[in-house]
Amino acid sequence: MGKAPVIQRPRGTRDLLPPETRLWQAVEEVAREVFGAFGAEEIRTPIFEPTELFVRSVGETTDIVHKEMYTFADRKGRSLTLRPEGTASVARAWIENGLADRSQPLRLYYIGPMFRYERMQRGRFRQFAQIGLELLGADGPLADAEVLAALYEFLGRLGFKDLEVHLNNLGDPEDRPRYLSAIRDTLAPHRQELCGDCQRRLAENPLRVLDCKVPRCGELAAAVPSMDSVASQASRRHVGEVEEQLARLAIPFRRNPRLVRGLDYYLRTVFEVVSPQLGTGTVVCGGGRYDRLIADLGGPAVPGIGFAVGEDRLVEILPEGFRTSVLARPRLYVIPLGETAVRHALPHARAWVRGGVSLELEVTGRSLRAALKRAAGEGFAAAAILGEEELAAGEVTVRDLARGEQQRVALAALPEVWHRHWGRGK
RNA sequence: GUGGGCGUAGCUCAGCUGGCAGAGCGCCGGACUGUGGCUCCGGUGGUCGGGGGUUCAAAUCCCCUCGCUCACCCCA
Repeated sequence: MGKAPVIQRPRGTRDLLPPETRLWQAVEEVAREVFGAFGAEEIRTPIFEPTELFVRSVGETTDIVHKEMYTFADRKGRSLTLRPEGTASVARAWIENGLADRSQPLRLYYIGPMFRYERMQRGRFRQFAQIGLELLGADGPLADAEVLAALYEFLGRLGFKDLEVHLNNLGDPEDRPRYLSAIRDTLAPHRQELCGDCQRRLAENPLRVLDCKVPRCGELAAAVPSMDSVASQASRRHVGEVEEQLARLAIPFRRNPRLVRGLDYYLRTVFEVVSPQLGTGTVVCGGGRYDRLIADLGGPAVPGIGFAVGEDRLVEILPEGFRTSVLARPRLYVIPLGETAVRHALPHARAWVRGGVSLELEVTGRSLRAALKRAAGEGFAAAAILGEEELAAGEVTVRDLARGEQQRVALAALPEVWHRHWGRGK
């Protein structure tokens, strides 16, 4: 290290390095495929928005807006904020671009970084990526079920088996005051027994008492009537039908009456996906219905439902099968020996690449011994040895690095041989 | 925002009753002029997170600071 101090990345951010980036690419590829097959198309919105957007959509009293936003003034003094989540931007874009005038409904997905100023922790970062799916313009339970089916399909394609889907009915906005007072009425007599935070929450945001992790608070909260029992008939029927649809699809889920989400715009159906591998309360995916959001932002009354998957967390708990299928993708190491071979190696290599071979060319001029050592160490499936001898015969030696067997094949036949031995599905 | 743990080589760490900065792994090369994974040998690599103090002498003791990490909180 010299005199100059080493510049470090900002806290809560990270450098994703190969080969892990391959996992990210693969996960995103599956998302595009699955969501695309559900009729969704990608939307890309700005990474920063007017601060006002998040204050009005996510909610002024939420922790996100309260203390977790990256807010700054631009050169003209306008208050901007790095997006802490994606749905608000989708709603804004919907209004701004007049998407209500397109044929309804519209299914949109997005993939990209979000920002929240929080203390770092396992699976929690200040810059993190979300993969989100939204279905706008349909208010029935079938839409909810379809979105959940897309989510389930996505997670299934990644090989997940032990994830739990939790679901709840948050009722309609009109039910909210009635429910909040029910919580207060039930818990007020036991105020002293609640933890400090919950005593505060009881006054400011009673819903949050319900998912407190302090054991005693949980016991007391158990006495609170479920939201569902106070909720409107319509919302109960709605969520009930969603559950029926899920059951019909054999999608396992659990009704969790204490599931509350941290964003104010949700109503009726809300859900989370949690993994036993992550700490309690660390969700892999969260979502719900937000029929009033767009209207509240000054747009038309367009209902919507969607979810966001935490990509960082997803990659962290990626099933072994999917992980290895991505990381073990076979590659060929091309080793030219001698001046003539070095001169002719590149054209051959390019031709093989055009033939669909995934390869890397030895460009440092190491000895054959050293080159093979590297190829084996880096997990290459095979080595193509291109020496004077082979070249003179119009051939190349293909060595299977796992078996230790090799054969000479015609230069032009290499792609065909490659695909036969190491093609997909082998 | 609250509370704990930890900073020594690219990685995992040892060294901590102050006394020349080490090991294993990795990486590069050689033994083996065109055949890897084993073995052996060699090489590469650190102002011990940074600053200050005590001392003849500090990775080690003291103070400050920066960073990482885990839990709470909250969420993806």
